[in-house]
Amino acid sequence: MTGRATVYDVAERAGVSIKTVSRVVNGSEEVKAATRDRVLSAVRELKYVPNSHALSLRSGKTRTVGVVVDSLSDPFFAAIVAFVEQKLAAAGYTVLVAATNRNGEREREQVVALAGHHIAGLVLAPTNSDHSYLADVLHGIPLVIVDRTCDVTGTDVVKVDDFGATRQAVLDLIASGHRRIAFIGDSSALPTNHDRHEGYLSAHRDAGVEVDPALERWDSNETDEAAEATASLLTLDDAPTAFFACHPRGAAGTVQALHRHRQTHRAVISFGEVLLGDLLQPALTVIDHLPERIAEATADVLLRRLIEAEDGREPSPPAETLVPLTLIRRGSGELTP
Amino acid sequence: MTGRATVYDVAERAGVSIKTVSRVVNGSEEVKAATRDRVLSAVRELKYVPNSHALSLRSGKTRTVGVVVDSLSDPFFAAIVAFVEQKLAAAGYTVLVAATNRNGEREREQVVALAGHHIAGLVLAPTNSDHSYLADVLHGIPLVIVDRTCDVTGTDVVKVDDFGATRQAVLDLIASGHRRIAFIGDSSALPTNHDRHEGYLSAHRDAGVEVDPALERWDSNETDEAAEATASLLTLDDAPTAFFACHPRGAAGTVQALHRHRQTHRAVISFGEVLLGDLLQPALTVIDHLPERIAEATADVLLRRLIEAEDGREPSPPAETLVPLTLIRRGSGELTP
DNA sequence: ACGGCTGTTGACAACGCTGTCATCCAGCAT
DNA sequence: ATGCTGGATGACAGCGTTGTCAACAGCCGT
Repeated sequence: MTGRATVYDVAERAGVSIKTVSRVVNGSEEVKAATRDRVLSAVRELKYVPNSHALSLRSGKTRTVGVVVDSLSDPFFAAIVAFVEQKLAAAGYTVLVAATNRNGEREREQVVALAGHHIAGLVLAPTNSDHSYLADVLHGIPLVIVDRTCDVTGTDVVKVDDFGATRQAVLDLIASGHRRIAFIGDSSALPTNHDRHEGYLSAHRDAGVEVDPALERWDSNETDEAAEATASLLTLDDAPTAFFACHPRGAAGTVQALHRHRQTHRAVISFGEVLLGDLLQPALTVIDHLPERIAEATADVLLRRLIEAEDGREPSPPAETLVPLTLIRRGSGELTP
Repeated sequence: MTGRATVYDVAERAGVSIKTVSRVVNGSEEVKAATRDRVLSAVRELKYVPNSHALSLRSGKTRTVGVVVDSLSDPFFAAIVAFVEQKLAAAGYTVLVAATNRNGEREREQVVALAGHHIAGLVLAPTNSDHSYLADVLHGIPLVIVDRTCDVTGTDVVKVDDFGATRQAVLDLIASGHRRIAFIGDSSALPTNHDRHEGYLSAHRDAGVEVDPALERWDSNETDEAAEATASLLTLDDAPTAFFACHPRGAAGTVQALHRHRQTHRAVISFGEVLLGDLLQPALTVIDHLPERIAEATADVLLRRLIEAEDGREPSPPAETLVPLTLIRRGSGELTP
């Protein structure tokens, strides 16, 4: 039953050679109209679809790109994948997805697997591990690093200004009078988190406010962990009057804890939009992470590379695209101590 | 630069024939240890990775499955894809994703494209269109229909009890004393929405409450549309005292509108979890849509089929898996008129 | 009538891989 | 020494496609 039609079947049916079938299927002009019609009928009757593996094997090319991110469950990355898929599908590409779960070893496995598929390009949200394997595996396949920097050089990067956006948000909090600002961080050593933390420190430094390391929590990957961290911070003698959450899951946990402990007068700013955050009381102030914009820029960069490669053109020098972020002030970030 | 090593390169390097390389790579026992070592060194030195297209072409099989859903931006489907990817990657499969945007034509295009990739299996959240093309295109590839039923028979289906869960939720509202319950629906004619609406009607019928068609809104695909629909319902002389939202985006819109118009005393139940919904005031009562469970069941069913196919076994009869849902009562659904 | 063109078609190889079958050699029994 | 067995290895075809090159017919001009 699994017998799909091949060029041979079509050729036999139409009474021509396989080469003529190939010509018709590929829209070559040098076929007589009558012949073309016979072939096209045969194609339709047999529901012939070219075998992409044979195509890829022969040409060494694929219309497939890989997208490797932390997790599809993360709304940020889900949005990235959604938009990249949309743009690339429109250009005739199919998208292979893989999740790293932030595990460097797993990232390597997934990328190697994709490389075996001879993908035409790769979008990677890198883990914080050694990426020297990439050069060996990719053999010049266009690579776009998204959302983060890593130890890969000479490749396109699309990211946001983690440092600047965080710095601005924390400066806002300080301007509102806060002096004890908690940092709800992420246990991983990802550069994004590092940059956000640097922004947090820089804001303090520039404003002449001392940082209390006791207010920095690096164990809040998930919502419940952030809630616990927040709850424990609330028990301090001089508890923080404001919370900066490194990512939306953390913010959700912090908000949860503040609500549970009836401490919603304390300020909160989230890095990344939280669904329904505008309906909370107070409404949540967020740095809009703009996954659509990042994805759009990523898809654009990748498509440019793919077209360059297709045309056999010399690749233009790699570029770093920085998507600017804005603070959406909705209330929770403007509370005073 | 794009020259990846082939069996020939490895064979030459190791001073053996390509067949021996093949044997070593595939872990065949009948190779002398010394030869194997030489080949393995060559493999390592040349960073040889088998060409999956050649493999697929030769064997007619692939370790790739397709997942086609409405949109990756939808948290429900993102979660489905995330879990399916996780389970299938663990079994050595790679996942091709594609979004239909609820467009039947687009679904067909995407599925045909995936079929051209000779995927080993397909997970499909079908649009509300004609699916007769599937048989022609799939040629017996295992197909798992997820979340919805459609005009395909004789295939595995994994879905939830849309009718029963909705009926129960609406019965709850009626038990709380509500007689005017709005239905915030989805413009599409998807069977899920149909079933939910049937549940809504059935609850009314069984409780002897008359349905007012003026309270049914079918134009609320997105959050802002649901917010508008809700706002307009609030202007009615006898405005609904409760709202049943067919999907989380709708619920978010309804909640938004109720908050804006300071009408949060009106009851709301959402079909599908809303992030942070438990922090709203009142906290949102939801029917938990359980994407993880659905995805788990889907992956299990598909893997069973894939293993059956791999072993050349006779396929067992197709099964329908029904994931039971529960109502999470958190406040907004228990408000009285 | 002949060479040369053009327009249409086909034979064949090759892409990278593995299954089939053949080959070769050592070791052993006769 | 002879034949036989079995272990290790290799030659080759073919999966479905398209690029290369060749073939062939019909038509033109001379």
